[in-house]
Amino acid sequence: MAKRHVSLKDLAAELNVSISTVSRALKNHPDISAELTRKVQELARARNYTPNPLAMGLLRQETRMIGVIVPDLVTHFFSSVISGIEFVAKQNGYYILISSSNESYEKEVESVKNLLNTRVEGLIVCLSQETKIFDHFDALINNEIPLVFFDRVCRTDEVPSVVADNAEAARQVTRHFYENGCRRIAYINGPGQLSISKLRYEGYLQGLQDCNLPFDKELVGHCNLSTEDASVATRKLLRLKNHPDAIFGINDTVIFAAMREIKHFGLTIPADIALIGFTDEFHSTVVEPSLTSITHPTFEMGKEAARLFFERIQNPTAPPQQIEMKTSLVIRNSSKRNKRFSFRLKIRIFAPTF
Amino acid sequence: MAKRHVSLKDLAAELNVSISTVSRALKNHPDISAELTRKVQELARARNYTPNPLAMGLLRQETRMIGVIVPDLVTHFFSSVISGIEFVAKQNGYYILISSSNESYEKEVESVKNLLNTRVEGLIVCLSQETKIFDHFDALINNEIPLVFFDRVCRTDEVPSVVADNAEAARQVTRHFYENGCRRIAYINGPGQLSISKLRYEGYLQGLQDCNLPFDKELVGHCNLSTEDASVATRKLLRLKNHPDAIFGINDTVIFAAMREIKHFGLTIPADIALIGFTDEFHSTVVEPSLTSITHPTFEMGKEAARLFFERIQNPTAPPQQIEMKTSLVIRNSSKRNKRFSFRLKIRIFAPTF
DNA sequence: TACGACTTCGCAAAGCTTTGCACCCTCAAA
DNA sequence: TTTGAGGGTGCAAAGCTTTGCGAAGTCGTA
Repeated sequence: MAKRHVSLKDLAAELNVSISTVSRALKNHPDISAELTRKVQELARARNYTPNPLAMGLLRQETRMIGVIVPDLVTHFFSSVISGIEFVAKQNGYYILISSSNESYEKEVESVKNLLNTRVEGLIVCLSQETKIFDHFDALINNEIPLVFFDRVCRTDEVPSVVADNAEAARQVTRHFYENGCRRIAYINGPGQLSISKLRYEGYLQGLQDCNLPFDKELVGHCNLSTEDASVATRKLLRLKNHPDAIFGINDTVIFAAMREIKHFGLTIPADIALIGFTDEFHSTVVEPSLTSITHPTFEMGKEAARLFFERIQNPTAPPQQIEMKTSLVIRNSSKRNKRFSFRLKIRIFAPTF
Repeated sequence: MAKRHVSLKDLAAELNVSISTVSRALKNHPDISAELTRKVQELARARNYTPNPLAMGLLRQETRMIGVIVPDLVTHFFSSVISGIEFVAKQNGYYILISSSNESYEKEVESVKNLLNTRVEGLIVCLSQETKIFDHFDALINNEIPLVFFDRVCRTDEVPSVVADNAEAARQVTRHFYENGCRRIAYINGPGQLSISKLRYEGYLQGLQDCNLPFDKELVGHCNLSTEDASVATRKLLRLKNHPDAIFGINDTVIFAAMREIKHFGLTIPADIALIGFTDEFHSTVVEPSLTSITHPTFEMGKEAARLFFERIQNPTAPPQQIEMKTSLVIRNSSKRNKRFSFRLKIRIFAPTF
C-alpha cells in the first residue's frame, strides 16, 4: 500500500470535526450543514481523498474483485476472453485477479483455494485440460459463491456457463469439407475429458453422417493441445497408407502445427489435404495458405461470462443459464478445392523450396 | 467476499477463549499452553481458517498486490510478459491486478489513478503508444511508491526499467540484410515518442553506417503499431519508384501486415523484398516464408520486471537499475537470399494463386 | 501468611469506514 | 422559566487481525 493515503481521520483532524461528520458530509447527508459540507468536500478534493477499499471491504464484506482462472495467459483465445471479462468488470467497478493453471489440475485446485483466501467475490474459470475431478468447486457451489465457467465447462446444471456452439460448428466444418470434395476427413481432438473435445467430436461424427461418409477410427487423432503433440498426431495421420484429404483441428494452434508438418511432408494445402481450424486467430490470414476457421467470438465470450457473473452476484440461487455463442465458418484458402485443382502438381514442386 | 469465511472470533467463541489467545496460539506464541495451542490449531484446520487479507492489509498497510498496466492484453508480447510477472509475483505471495490502457493515454492515466486507489503496493507499466507526458507517475515517484517500467520506458534516471537491447538488435538486423545482398533497406517505425521507436531507429541508422549504405528518408515508414497502419506504411514503400529490397519492422505484427501487402502486390519474399520482425512470436514459423526475427525474451522480461519491483519494495530509494535483456537474431527464410535466387521468377508466377 | 515470580490469558488500540443512536444547543412556544 | 422541537454532531460498534500491557491464577519461598 502506498505511503500516504489520506483517511477520513486526517480530514477530520484538519477541520476539527469528527470522523463521522466528514463521512456524512462527503455523501451529502442532510444532517450536515451546507457550509460544513462544502468545506469538507473541498478539502477532500484538495487532499485527494479516496475511500480505503480495504476498510470498505471489511465493512461491506465485499472486495469488488473477481478471480479468473485460465489454462494460460499467452494463448490468444484466453487473453482475448480475459479482455472481455476485464471490460465488463471495469464497467461495474470491479477488478480481476488472474491466475493461470498452466493446464495443470493441481495448480487449478491451488488457484481456486488461493483466490478464495484472497476473498474474491467469485470465480470465472476455464478448466485445465487435465481436470477430470471437480470437487474443488464444491465449496463455491455449496456456499453460493458466484462461479461461472467458460469454454471448458462442467456441472452445467449447477453452474452458469458460456460456450461456443461446438457441435454445430464441427458439423458444419465436416460438411464444408465434403462439399469441397474431401472424403477422408480427419479430426485431431483434444483431451477426452474436456467438454469442447466431446462436443466437437460429436459434431464431427454428425457431420460424417450428414454426408453419408463412413467413420474411420484411424482418422481421429488425439493431442493435448500442445504444438508438439499436435505435430505427432499429424504425422501419424500422414503416415497412414491412405492419408486423409482433410484435417479439422480442435483449435488453430493444433492446425498451425499440422500445417507445418504437412508442408514438411511435401504435401500441398489444400490440394492434398484441406485444413480447418477453430478460433480464427489473427494469424489465420497471414499463414500460407490462409486458414479457414471457425470464428470464436472470444471477446464477446468474456463479456458474456462477466455478465453472467454479475447476474450471479445479484441472485446467487437463480437457475444457472448456459449461453451458447454463435460461431461461423470463415472460408479462406486452406479448404477451397474447386477449379484450382489444376495447379496442384506445379505448386507441389515449389512448395518445399519456400 | 464469500459467504462465510470463519474468523478468529468464530474460533474463539467455539473454544470459549479470547480472540487474542487464538491469534497467538495459531502462531505458536510461547505464552499459550501447548495443550490449548494444539486444540486451537486443530479447530482452525477443521474449520478451514485463513486470515482475512483485508484485515491484514489494513493493519500492515500492505495489500500484496501489484498493479500492472499494459497497452493491451491480447498481443502475445504483453501476455507473455505478464506471465513472467505473475510467475514471480506468485512466488512472493503477491497477486497482480491487470489493467489495459488500450494504447490510450487517457486510459493509462486513469488506470494509474484507479490502481492506486485500490491500494496496490506499486505499479509495473508499459507505456501506451500515445503517452508523451509522464506527470501521472509523479505521485508514485515522489511518494516512493514502487514503480517499474518495461519495454516502453521513460524517466529511466528515476525509475528502474527492463528493456531489450533495442539499438544493438536493430543494428544487427540491418547488417544481416546487407550480408544477404540487400541495399535498399527500409524500416517501419512506431510512434516517435516511444523509447523503442527511438532506439531501434538509432540502431537502424548505425547499421546503415556500418555497411556504408546511404540514408534515404523515403525508406523510413511510420505506423501506430496497428495492422491497418502498418499496411498503409508498407504500401507507401511498395509504390516508391525504387522500392526497398528489405523491410525491418518495429515488431512482428507490423511485419505480418507487411507480408500480406507484399504478397498482394505480387512481389516475392525474400527474393524481391526480405523481411525481418521483432519479438519472434510463435507464428513466425508458420507464416510463409517463415519469418526471420529478433527474439525477445518476453517471459524473462516479465520475471526481471517483477524482480526489480520486489527490490524496490525492499529498498524504495536505491538508485534505479536499468536492465537490458539480450536479444538474438533468429534467421529463417524471410531474409535468406543466396543460392535460391534462381527460383525467383517461377515462384512469383504462382504466388498470387495461393 | 504474604509476597514475588511465573504461567496463561484478556483488554484495548490501531488500521479505516459507515451508521444507528444519543447528545447538545438554540430558539420558540407555553 | 421551562419544555419541546429540530438542526447539527459525536460516540461507538462492527468488520478482522495483531500485539503491548495489564491482570488473574498458581506455586514456591521467605
